[in-house]
This record gives sequence, C-alpha cells and structure tokens, in this order.
Amino acid sequence: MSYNNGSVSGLRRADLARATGCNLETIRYYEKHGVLPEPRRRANGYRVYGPEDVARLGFVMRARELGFTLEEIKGLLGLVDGGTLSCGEVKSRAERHMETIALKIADLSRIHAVLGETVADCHGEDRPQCAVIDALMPTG
Amino acid sequence: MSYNNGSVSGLRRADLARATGCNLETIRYYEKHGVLPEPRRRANGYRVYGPEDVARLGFVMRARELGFTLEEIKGLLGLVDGGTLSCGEVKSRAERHMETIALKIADLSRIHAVLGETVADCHGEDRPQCAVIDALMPTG
DNA sequence: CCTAGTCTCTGTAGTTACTACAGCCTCAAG
DNA sequence: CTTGAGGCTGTAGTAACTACAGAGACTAGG
Repeated sequence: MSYNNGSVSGLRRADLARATGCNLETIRYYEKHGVLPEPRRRANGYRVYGPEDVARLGFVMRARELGFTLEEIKGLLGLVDGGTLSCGEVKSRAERHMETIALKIADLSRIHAVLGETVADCHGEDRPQCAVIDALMPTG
Repeated sequence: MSYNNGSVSGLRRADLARATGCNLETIRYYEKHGVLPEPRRRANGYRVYGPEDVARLGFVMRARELGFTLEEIKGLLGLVDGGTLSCGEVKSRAERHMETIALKIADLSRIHAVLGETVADCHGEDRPQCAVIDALMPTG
C-alpha cells in the first residue's frame, strides 16, 4: 500500500502525525509558529523527521491538553532547546511554571474528589446540587 | 464614581466580570453559547446576576484553564444543572471525566517533578537535556 | 435642566490555535 | 504510463475568545 514508511531515511509528515496522533496540518502550523523546528528536506522537498520530533510533538500535544498556551509551551521548550538561557533564568522560569502546575493539580484534584463523591452518591435519585461547581470556587 | 454597584438588585455584567476576573465580553459569549444561562433583565434591558452566577462562571474559567473544552464543561455542568439526566448517566459521565482528570494530574505531576529536578540541578552550567520533554513522552 | 462620564446594549471584526480544502507535484505499483 | 496515495503550498473555515463601533441609560456636578 504505502510506498515508503520512512523507516530508512526518517519519518515523513504523515508518519509523524500517526506516531503522535497529531493532525497532519497542525504539524505544519507548529512549524510555522516556531513550536517545532524547520525540519530537513529531501531533494523532492518532503519534510524528514526523527524520533526527537516525535518526542517533542508528543510533549506539545500533552501540554496543550493540560491548558498551556503555545507561548507557555515555547517557554518550557526553551528550557531544553538552546544554550541561550542562563542558569538563573532557567531556574526562575522553571519555578514559575511549577507554581502554576501545582495550582492546576490542586484544582483537578478537587474536581476529581467531587466527581468521586457524585459517583458514590449515585445509587439514589438525589445528587448533591452544585457540588461540582463548588469544587472550583475561587475561595474553595 | 460608580452609580450602582449592584448590591441592592443584583450584579451587573461588569460586577460579575470583576468578581470572577472574567473578560466582560466573554460573559456575553458564554451566554450566547449556552455555558451561562440567559440572565434576568431589568426594565432597561441590563443583565442581572447573582452569586450563583459568580460560582458558575468561576468554575467555567478554571475548567478552561485546565484544558477542558466548552463542550466538556457543558457536560460537567449538566451533572448539576437540570434533572434531565438519569442517575446512571450522571454516574458514567462522572466516571469518564474522572479518568481524563486522573491522566491530566499524572501528566502535570511528571512535569512538576522534572521541573523540580531542573531547579535542583541548576547550580552548575549543565542541565539535563530534554528531561522536560521526556516527562511527557507517550510511553513515560 | 444640561452635560460629562461611565456604564449598558447590540452587532461585527480581529486574534489564537487549529483544521480542512483546493490545486498542483512526486513517487511506486500495476 | 496511468493511477492513486501521499507530499507541497496557500487560503479559508471553526472554536473560543477579545476588542471595537455606535447607540442608549443613568448618575453626579454645575
């Protein structure tokens, strides 16, 4: 069926898409917006990817699912990308990200707990009104 | 300065925005797209909100920050909104949401741990290449 | 009472992050 | 050497906001 799965000379765009579950066009979008580096090209102009691109794109997709913006993700990737950042900058950025991540974890844990209660309470007809919402109250 | 902070007859749109930190226009957007219910209106057409709207909008905003789509959020809100869902539906929906939330928590915990290591390692010039990315590897 | 300033309303247009499509090129198999 | 899957580009459409324009409502100050 397929005339080349890329195993010899690297992955093509569709291979990268399949390997990560990413949409084909999104790869091009990420390249254009500096999230993925511009890949090598074959003589015919086809993009060539390697396993490091699979890892990087997988990271980007998960981070997006976790609510990070592309700019935030570029910041995170900047921690590993070039040697352009000083050690102190890396440290302070990492610490800032750790704070926001800890908050996200706390919020998710609250929703998880309340949903657990909802499930547990769900043998009768009544269910706790607004408990899910209360889980994420600003003062909660 | 302000001619009415809404304390007597309920909150106006700007009050709700201030109370939640939400953008003024986003409130109208959520109303239009069924995330917030259509509010009561005063004789002059002004929208009137109550504390339950503050709670609901706060929930929506946090859930958005956590990477839930508006459709997913509407699903979560459906667990508390009407009596249109059967107990079994509420239970299975809640369980499905719990799974995705547990995955999000696991991912965030991995990033958090790796950033912690990055900070700890950050007294020298070297730093672990790609450790942040590896934290969210599909097989990680 | 009039005006200035602030708030509200509506609809529409712009932004971010995709996602899909159109039109053309490349390649391997039959 | 045609056919069909896959690649390339640019452009257009969608989701979730965000901002703006134009008009009306209201309150305080003169």
